Amino acid sequence: MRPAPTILHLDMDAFYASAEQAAKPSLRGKAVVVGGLGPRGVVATASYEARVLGVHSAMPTAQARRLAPNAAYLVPRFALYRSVSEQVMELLGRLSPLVEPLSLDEAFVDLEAGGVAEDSVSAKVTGERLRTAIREVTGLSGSVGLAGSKMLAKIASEQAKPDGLVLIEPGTERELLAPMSVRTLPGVGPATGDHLRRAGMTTVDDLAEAGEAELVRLVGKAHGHGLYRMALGLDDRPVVAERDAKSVSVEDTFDVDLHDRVRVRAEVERLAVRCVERLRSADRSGRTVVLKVRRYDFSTLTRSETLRGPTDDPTVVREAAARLLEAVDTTGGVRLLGVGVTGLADFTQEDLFAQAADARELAARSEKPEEPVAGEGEGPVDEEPARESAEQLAARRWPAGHDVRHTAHGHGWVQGSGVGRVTVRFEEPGGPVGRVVTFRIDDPELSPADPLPLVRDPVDYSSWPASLPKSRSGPVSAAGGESRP
DNA sequence: TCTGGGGTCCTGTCGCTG
DNA sequence: TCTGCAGCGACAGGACCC
Repeated sequence: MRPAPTILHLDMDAFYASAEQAAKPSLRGKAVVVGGLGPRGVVATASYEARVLGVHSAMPTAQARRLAPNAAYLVPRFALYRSVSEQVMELLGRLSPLVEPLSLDEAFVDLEAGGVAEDSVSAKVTGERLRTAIREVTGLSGSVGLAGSKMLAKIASEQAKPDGLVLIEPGTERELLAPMSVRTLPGVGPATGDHLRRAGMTTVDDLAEAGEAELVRLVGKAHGHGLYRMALGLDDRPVVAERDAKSVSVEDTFDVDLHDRVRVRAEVERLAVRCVERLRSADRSGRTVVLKVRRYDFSTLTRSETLRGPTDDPTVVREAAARLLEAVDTTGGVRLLGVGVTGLADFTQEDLFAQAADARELAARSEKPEEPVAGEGEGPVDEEPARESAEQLAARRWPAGHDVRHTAHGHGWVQGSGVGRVTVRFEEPGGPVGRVVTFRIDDPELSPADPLPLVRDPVDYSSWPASLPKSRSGPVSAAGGESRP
């Protein structure tokens, strides 16, 4: 066990929804739901105002609409979230060379490697300064957990939410964990949780009492061993800065189940080409092609084929995926298709004929729109792709929540679209609530725009933390326990 | 009620090989 | 030559995470 709480876990609060609220002044303090808006969409993130109404991540959007009919429903804008995430990761990188991003909104930082935490007091000062820096640079809040291990730092940040900091003093771990639910531990999801509950174990203390042999018997060797150690508060996994991806995959859920075998085959080929595009943009190649099929009844199966060597050839991947599909019964309907490549290797030069053929292949085959669209009828093409309603056309052209610019009214965002009209609210991050104007969807003065920065005039953090920037907020105090504004 | 998309890791089974 | 066995890679499925 580490002598000082030198692992920091940062978790941005309701990240996507908060970014949208910061970008759109009229949504501040309102219920905001970001996710898939089609008939089979699910919630990616709900603002805290929406959570009060019972909306949460992974909930079907249709259910969220019943719970929160007046919330703003927006499709995710990953370009915006990625740019904010880069700002946050840049700040973390200033604290330590060892930063392990887990997703766009979460990361571990090894403060010891950065020499910014000798003890609990200095760790807490660093954590609070980081929170201030994040708020000033991005306009968003993040919660910080500090502890001697990754597991405990993550549990601490969960307790700190929203907009707080919690430090778990080394030596207090077991006592703190004992009464907690087994579901608190990373790796214990619904299935394992149920399994343990049936065996009479509901708290972390129950796991510690049961002993390693019993846990291994119940959930298997690797999981049982890990679970027992975690129940004792032991976790020596290091913070790992660089992680190579091990697989690349793309998948689509269809608004309406596919029944036509020809159509299924065409979709598989299209996904294979998209997958190779992603593979190539990462300068990788792969050896095993995986086909994923989710049927009408939600049963999911995978079929894979390992090639003689790694490839990034779209023809090879497409043909392998097509072969795999031949072995799958799709009568009854297909809800989702996916194509992936694993067994990744660094890009290897293949023969020039193949390269030239590939270029033609990619150009010819990948013509599907990438951006999700808002409103009804959204999502991957359904059974009749040729017939697109005016609603669908409007939604695809003007996705809900996306930025636009009007030659006379300036910058705004799409509030909704349909029946040949698009409604735009003209406002900017940090500004006052804007007014709403409706246009024809083909208004020549209206065009899509890039997101604006969430903070117009950010404090300069280029020499942080060596010297503190001229901050808009007051000095940071190291005193006290958990802080929660 | 009706369940996304992108991943990682683990386990059990099966066939091949030495 | 036959048999048993261990080790290993491929494959399929499941659980989990954000």
